[in-house]
Amino acid sequence: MTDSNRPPDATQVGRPFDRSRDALILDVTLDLLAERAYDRVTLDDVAARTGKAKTTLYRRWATKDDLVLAAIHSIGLPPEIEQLPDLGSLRSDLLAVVDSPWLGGPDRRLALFSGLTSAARASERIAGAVRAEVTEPYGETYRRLLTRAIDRGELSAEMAARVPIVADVIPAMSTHYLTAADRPAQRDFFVAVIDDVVLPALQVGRG
Amino acid sequence: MTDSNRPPDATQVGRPFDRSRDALILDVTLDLLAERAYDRVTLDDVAARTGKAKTTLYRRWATKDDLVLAAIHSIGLPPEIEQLPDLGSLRSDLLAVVDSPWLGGPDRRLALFSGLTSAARASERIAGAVRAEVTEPYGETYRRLLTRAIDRGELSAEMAARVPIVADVIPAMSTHYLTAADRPAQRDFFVAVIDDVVLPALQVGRG
DNA sequence: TAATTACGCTACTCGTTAGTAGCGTAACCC
DNA sequence: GGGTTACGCTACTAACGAGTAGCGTAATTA
Repeated sequence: MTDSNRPPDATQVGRPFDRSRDALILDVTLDLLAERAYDRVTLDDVAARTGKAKTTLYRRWATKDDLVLAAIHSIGLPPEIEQLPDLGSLRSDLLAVVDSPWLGGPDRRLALFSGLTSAARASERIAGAVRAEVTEPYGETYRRLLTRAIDRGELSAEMAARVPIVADVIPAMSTHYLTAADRPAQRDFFVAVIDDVVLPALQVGRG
Repeated sequence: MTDSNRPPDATQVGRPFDRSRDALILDVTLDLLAERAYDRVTLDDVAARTGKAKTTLYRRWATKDDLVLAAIHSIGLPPEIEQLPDLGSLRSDLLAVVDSPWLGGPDRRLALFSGLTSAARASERIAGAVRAEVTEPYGETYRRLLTRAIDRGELSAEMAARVPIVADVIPAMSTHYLTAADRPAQRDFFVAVIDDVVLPALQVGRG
């Protein structure tokens, strides 16, 4: 199970298991993963920053991997995947996703992706969870925006074949920038990716 | 210094310091970094796989970081940056770089990039070396190919402004694929990136 | 041969981190 | 109140990994 150790007991007696603490712990775990690589995030760190005892963490999750898996699971889908922004043009829709506050906005989102990537290298279970619960849904958001632009005639139907690969350009360039430069990408970088790569790649033969 | 501890002594006496061992050790270090994240590569691993004693490693490099820095330094420039392939079209030139045997060919090159990225998160010195000696020169190779295509009239001169960002698409998509999928990218993926993203992005208004 | 230095080996120190044990106290049910 | 369970705390174990010490041996120069 990705989730907690101890399912809430129906015939409760004694001090109740305080589930409301979980959210704070998982948030702090993600914060730390946004700051440092997986191997440099210790459970002592998590305990210190949450103000909880390390034993309290282990009462909820059996291992560090389980804690991180639960944290990943707590992320949830990007809001845009449920309610795709419709601002009238593909360009503004893409920018809306770029500017989305999902996972704390562009900067923290990127830093977190980086931390999750390092976690993925440490465990096959985590790698699977990151792909299924973060990378995939985020890519899906872009794919849907592109497909919808075709549906409403903003793009030629011939571009449908390119959608899967072009949709990955923004996430790919974001993380690449993190490696290639020594600072998080600014907004004008994303604007350039959209205006100089994504949109042109979908408009050949139109002008 | 990025390089070895002990400079070869001019007034040599006694058993000579065998510099020829360095290359093997650095190669094995890169091999291991292509397999696992930085924190999971131990000097005991390096010693075991090289067949050398751990003390022999420490006689050459003072710390693990120094060893990895030397390994990075040993990589050298991609051959294409010195002698850019000229196969008549931008498309074939790009594919030549994709297929280049630099760093052991596409698969190992990608795996190594991934390991170097993890190493970069562990130390600011390593991060700088990776950027300066690997990421930057590799990006530069693509930038030159694109610029040359403009120079020879294959692309419109108006595309010059896009060169820096479009040149990063191939490296970015490569590493992204490594995260998004659970296997290294196949050649047809790179072909698709070139045909569906890079070239179209540089040909708007031409058709 | 003697002197000198590199190498490989075994065994260590020391710091760090995952995970655990035990206890006093807090919060809940009856 | 009494019973029961969660929490926080301190302290621990066990493993692992960077880096070191010491010794016997190999390779070289004089």
